[in-house]
Amino acid sequence: MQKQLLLIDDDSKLNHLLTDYLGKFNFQVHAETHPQQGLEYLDSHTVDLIILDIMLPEMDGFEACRRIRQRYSTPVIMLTARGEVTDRIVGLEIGADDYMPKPFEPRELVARIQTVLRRENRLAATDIQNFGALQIDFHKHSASLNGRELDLTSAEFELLTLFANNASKVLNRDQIMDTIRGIEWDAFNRSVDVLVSRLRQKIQDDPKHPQFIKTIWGSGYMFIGGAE
Amino acid sequence: MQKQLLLIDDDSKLNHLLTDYLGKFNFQVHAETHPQQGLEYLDSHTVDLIILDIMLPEMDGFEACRRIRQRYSTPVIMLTARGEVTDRIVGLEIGADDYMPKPFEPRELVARIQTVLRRENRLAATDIQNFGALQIDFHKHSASLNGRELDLTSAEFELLTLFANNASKVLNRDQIMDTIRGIEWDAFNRSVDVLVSRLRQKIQDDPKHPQFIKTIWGSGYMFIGGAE
DNA sequence: CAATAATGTAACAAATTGTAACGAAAGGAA
DNA sequence: TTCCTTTCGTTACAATTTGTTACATTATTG
Repeated sequence: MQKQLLLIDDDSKLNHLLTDYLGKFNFQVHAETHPQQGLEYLDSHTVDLIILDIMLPEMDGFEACRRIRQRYSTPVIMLTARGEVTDRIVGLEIGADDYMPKPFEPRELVARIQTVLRRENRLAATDIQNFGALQIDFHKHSASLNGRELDLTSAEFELLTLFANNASKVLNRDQIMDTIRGIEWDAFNRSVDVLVSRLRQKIQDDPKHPQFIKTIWGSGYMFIGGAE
Repeated sequence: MQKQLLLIDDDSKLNHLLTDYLGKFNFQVHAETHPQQGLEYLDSHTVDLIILDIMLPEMDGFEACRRIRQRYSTPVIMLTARGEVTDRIVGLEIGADDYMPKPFEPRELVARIQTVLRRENRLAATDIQNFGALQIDFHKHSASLNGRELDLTSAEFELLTLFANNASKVLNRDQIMDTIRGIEWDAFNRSVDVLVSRLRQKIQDDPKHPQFIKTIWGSGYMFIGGAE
């Protein structure tokens, strides 16, 4: 299957060249010149690997990498100017999976992409969790019920992720709002309830006899799916 | 919610890098270079997972792991420069949950952390107690009578939990009110009595001939179900 | 035994949650 | 652009949960 790459670099000429070149190696490349647009693209597309230039306008590459990591585990290869980095430990410093000093031979970039994807393939197997009939694939950002893929919106998937990572813990509306939207919650706001209601319908969870999401009256919600 | 990690490694440069890197994956890392300080940190903080280097000054990693295990069930991932199979066996025998040979790809450490945390989540998912015909599943926040699931409200389940955790002890209305609602109780407030009454009806407990909840006249209530 | 205090619980009131329906905002396609 | 679709917040009202009250019942005291 063709791998989907997201290239974020402000040099649009280079973007074109790389898109063409990588296409010859059977990579499907989507290029953005602004990191913000790259982040938005991630919200609505499946991406297997991100190539990110450190020298970017608006937001620098480190910041972009951090924001990607907040929500996605997609691997990142950083492009850097030579001399900024010396040893391999740089991967730790920038939070990337690999780095590529500029200028580089395009063939070498291909080799690194393949290496990272191979590694990712190995790790991806651990990125799936089962809760009874419900399966969550964190890597693909998708979930399925009884093997049938669910059509969750990004907010619903984020909520499900939050729940799955905090099974058997009561989450109050403040915490949910803060994680999903990054904003404060006030007592009159019912959007969390509505979001939970929508997710429940999709995962076929009856609030009166919940298999997955239990309402804790006066406190919040709790995910009770025992992982298998 | 952010997971709390404790990193114990004498290489403070690596600690710093790893703290940053793991932070990008939404882990909150506290690093210590001395195992003794790590142990002290555990005494006063909630930690979800410990990353422990085998090559440590003062106390070696095995010894540190043993001491952690004496007092905590927090999962441990061991780091080591030695890659021998014997190390792996000893590490796991001593109670470590996983093992990471140095040098490692930081990404792989993240994957193992996630795997161990999920496994931990799973293990915690079985916390069931039986009291005669009454079975309480604390993690699912549900209870059943003769195998039939009870439709308890949040407050009723909390009350039942309080009782089950204090079997054969008299609980006065003050204590119950404080645990369930976190507020003071005054002598005219009958909500505890009403709550007990409602719970009794659901678990089919006749106040005149109680199997589960006995009224201690003038004092409070007492749960009398002998756990099996 | 009566008198009193404490408990049991039905019935109602208040608070909280569930969700359908509407509409604004954003994105995609023509 | 304009139109259509999707997503998500807001609102309104129904349903559920919990608190309060009233009165019946039970236990204790003398």
